[in-house]
Amino acid sequence: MSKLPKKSPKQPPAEQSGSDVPVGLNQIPLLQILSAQDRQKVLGEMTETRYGKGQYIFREGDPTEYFHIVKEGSVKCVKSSLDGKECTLKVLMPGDLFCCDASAFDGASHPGTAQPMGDVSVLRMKNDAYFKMLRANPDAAMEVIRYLGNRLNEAQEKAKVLALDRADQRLAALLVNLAERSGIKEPNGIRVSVRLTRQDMANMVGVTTETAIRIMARFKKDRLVSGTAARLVIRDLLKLKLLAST
Amino acid sequence: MSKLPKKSPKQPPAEQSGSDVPVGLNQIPLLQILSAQDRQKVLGEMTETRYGKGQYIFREGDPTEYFHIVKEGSVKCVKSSLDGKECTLKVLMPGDLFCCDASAFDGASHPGTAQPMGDVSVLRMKNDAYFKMLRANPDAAMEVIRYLGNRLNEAQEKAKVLALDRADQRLAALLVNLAERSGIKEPNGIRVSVRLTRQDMANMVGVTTETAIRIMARFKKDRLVSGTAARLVIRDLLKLKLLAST
DNA sequence: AATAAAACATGACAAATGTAATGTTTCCAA
DNA sequence: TTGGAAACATTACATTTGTCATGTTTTATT
Repeated sequence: MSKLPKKSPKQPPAEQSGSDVPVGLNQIPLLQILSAQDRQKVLGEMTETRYGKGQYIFREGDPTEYFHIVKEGSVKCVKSSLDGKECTLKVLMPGDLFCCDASAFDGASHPGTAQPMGDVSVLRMKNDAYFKMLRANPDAAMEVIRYLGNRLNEAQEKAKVLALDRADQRLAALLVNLAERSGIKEPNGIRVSVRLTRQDMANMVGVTTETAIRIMARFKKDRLVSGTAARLVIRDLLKLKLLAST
Repeated sequence: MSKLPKKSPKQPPAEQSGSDVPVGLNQIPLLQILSAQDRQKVLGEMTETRYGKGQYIFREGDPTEYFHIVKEGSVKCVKSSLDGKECTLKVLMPGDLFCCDASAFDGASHPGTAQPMGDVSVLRMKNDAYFKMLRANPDAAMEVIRYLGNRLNEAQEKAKVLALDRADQRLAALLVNLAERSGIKEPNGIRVSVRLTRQDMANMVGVTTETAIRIMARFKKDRLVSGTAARLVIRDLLKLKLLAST
């Protein structure tokens, strides 16, 4: 969910820092791999930050100083073209790493913007501490290699879909993906737990908002989906899958 | 060049295996990083193979057993959709690594096809030897992380371009890229040293062959390029750059 | 509850790109 | 050198998607 557990209007200081293990950290494979001792050390070097609507974690072009991990909530990676059009490359979920990549080397700058979708909590760590940790832990380095490899395959698959498929197929593929990655079973379908407007979807599949709206209207008519934004439900995953690959 | 140095019709056994260092190996960053000793060991575990027109290095869906490095020539990475359309994701050049990624883990299969563009020479090494090498050499592991990170950024940039730009802009961007990555200065422009048909270009930017032909015809009329396939020349890099980002 | 802002929706029209059919040129191998 | 394949080319037309304009509904905020 993009909403964190209810709490009084002003947020209390971030949880953690008690003597017991902070909630949520066991969803982070990279940390699980480390020995208890190394993990403690790494956690000591990491800072937790919360972000809300309208904020940025970093922006395209900013210098890259930190390595990041999503702890709670969802984060979107966005790139924009000179004429203001935007495209969302990836929705990061808890456990996802970002800036674990080349943009973190030799004083480069961020190739895209990272912004929270709803309230999120992010762990971060200085680049040099991160590299030091990787050099000292072959297992962690291998995990990062595997993770980056997966991201690369994913990105290439995305490029393929953008290059070869029609707008409705791309949108169907997106919905299938969301259902599988963040879906919650409900009596009448699978609810997507990330708040996603038609505009968001449009940015994710490279079409205009109007086109996304029209296609979603068709999907709704055909009883493949229902609801909007905060309450989007996938009603016929199979048919969507079929459509995505037709 | 995609043509290797002239030789008699039947190819003689691959060069190397003399006592002196094989030609071309100093173009491979990953090997340069290793100590002379480790490099020798790694080279001992690698096999050199040559491929020619019409062959495949591996195909989409094949099990991944080897890690690869391009030594000479160019290799293209291709994915295809169910209905036979193809898209070329990346042209690998000497020094480029492939299957250094997630597809190499836990008995996965290749997410795409690798095929030679003209004659190429490829080094390869069993996956487990590769992983062992990475674990033993933090510098090599860091180099692979940096390399994968670059590939990831590149792939995301490609997705962005596919999502937001028009066909002519994408084609212009491709030509600029080729000129910069494999261009050879000539009196009247920059010759692209990889043989590239209109069909190849179409596959790289996600359009039909006819569209690629039409756009290239326009570019030719406007004196931005000249020639075809084996003799493609970029005549006005600046204007192409401008077009790509307009 | 009132109000403003964001999201959703729809229609008319324009532009970009694909499809199909067909012909010419270039390249390569017998 | 020559015949056949691949590459290049062009036309007419169909389809997809974008653009613009406008209006309604939903959501969030005071």
